Amino acid sequence: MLIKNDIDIISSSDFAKLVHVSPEQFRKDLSYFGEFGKRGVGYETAYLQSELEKILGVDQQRNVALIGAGQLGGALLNYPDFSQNNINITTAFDSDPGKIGSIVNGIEIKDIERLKEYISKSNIEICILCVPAKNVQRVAKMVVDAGVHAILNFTSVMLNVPENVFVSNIDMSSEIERLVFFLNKQ
Amino acid sequence: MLIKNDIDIISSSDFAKLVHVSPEQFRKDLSYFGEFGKRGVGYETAYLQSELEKILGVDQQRNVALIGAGQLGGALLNYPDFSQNNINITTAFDSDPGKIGSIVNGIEIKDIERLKEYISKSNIEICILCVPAKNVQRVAKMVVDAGVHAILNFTSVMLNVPENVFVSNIDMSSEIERLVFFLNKQ
DNA sequence: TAGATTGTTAATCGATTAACAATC
DNA sequence: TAGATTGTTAATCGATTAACAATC
Repeated sequence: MLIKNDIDIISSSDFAKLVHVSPEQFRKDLSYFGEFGKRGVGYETAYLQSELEKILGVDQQRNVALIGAGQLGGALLNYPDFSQNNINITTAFDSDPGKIGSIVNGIEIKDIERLKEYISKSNIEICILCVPAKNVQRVAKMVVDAGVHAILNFTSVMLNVPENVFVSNIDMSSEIERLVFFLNKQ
Repeated sequence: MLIKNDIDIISSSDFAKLVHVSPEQFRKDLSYFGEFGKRGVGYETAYLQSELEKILGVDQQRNVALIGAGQLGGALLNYPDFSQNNINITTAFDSDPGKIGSIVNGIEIKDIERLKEYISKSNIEICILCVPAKNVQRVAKMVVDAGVHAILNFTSVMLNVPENVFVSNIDMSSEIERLVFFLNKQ
């Protein structure tokens, strides 16, 4: 965003304000990975961006599979933010025979029973789980068995996976309930 | 889930295992709100649920407005998890004249310019922002001006709002990038 | 050189965990 | 009564912040 607005240099203090953290936090976090600023000057935005991309490993395209091609899953297949961030949903799976074979947002829905086969041949590292809560643990196991080590879980169920498998949870209902709690407290 | 499985009593230790926290954490968190267990016995699941619902304030239906009826927004209008959790999306807004007036998942899309009018007459407390990042700060201001104090923000932009307005952020791309980072580190 | 701002050490703060008395 | 488990105090741990020397 800064680069787009032709801001070449920014201080930790100005940057921190934009992302709602303290300047110390911003500098300390960076310090775990190296030195990216110039004392007395600030941070060169283009350089900082490219270094951060390297740290995160988001400088290369990543192939992702979607499991569960319901309404939410279908929307994610076409989510512009993903494509803008080197996130490429290349395959989608479902267990519903009515969905298998159909095309959603340009992607053919495949049979989840053939997960392992597709995962191994298509260099997929990450799976997004948009399946009903009651199926998610079973699906997580299938995904792990297929050799995937990173899962984005959209259910409120905490997954049991081996400890070398990373899970990010997005629980949209909980986020709303968090807001309800704060509204209520006031 | 426990109630559905006819588990009437559960210890902090068993409960904690299910939600992937320590038993001490579970007990300490509850202790901020009161005493909900029986020493030597454990927690009665039905009682615990009803008490937790009271604490969170999720025991009553909440009206929510969706702003931005794109693909993701459209999917949220029909998200079963919301309806199962007393979360009721009653109105949806967009600024696109092509969308205004159309029906998405049974809900008529209204003109965002008429936000204030609808919010005030329909007891809406929470807004979900599914608009493009470049518009989100402006939309957040409109929402706040309409008297809403709770926002669920689906963009990666940190919103500037008065401090009596609560914001929850869901940044799906960041969650994937988090996974990429951990994969990369290994 | 003077002013600004980083990177980092040390101090503080808050959150998690250990331990145990209370009690079912 | 003995065993189990809570609720809570005290100890520990880790994260945030303050402060400042290094340096642009």
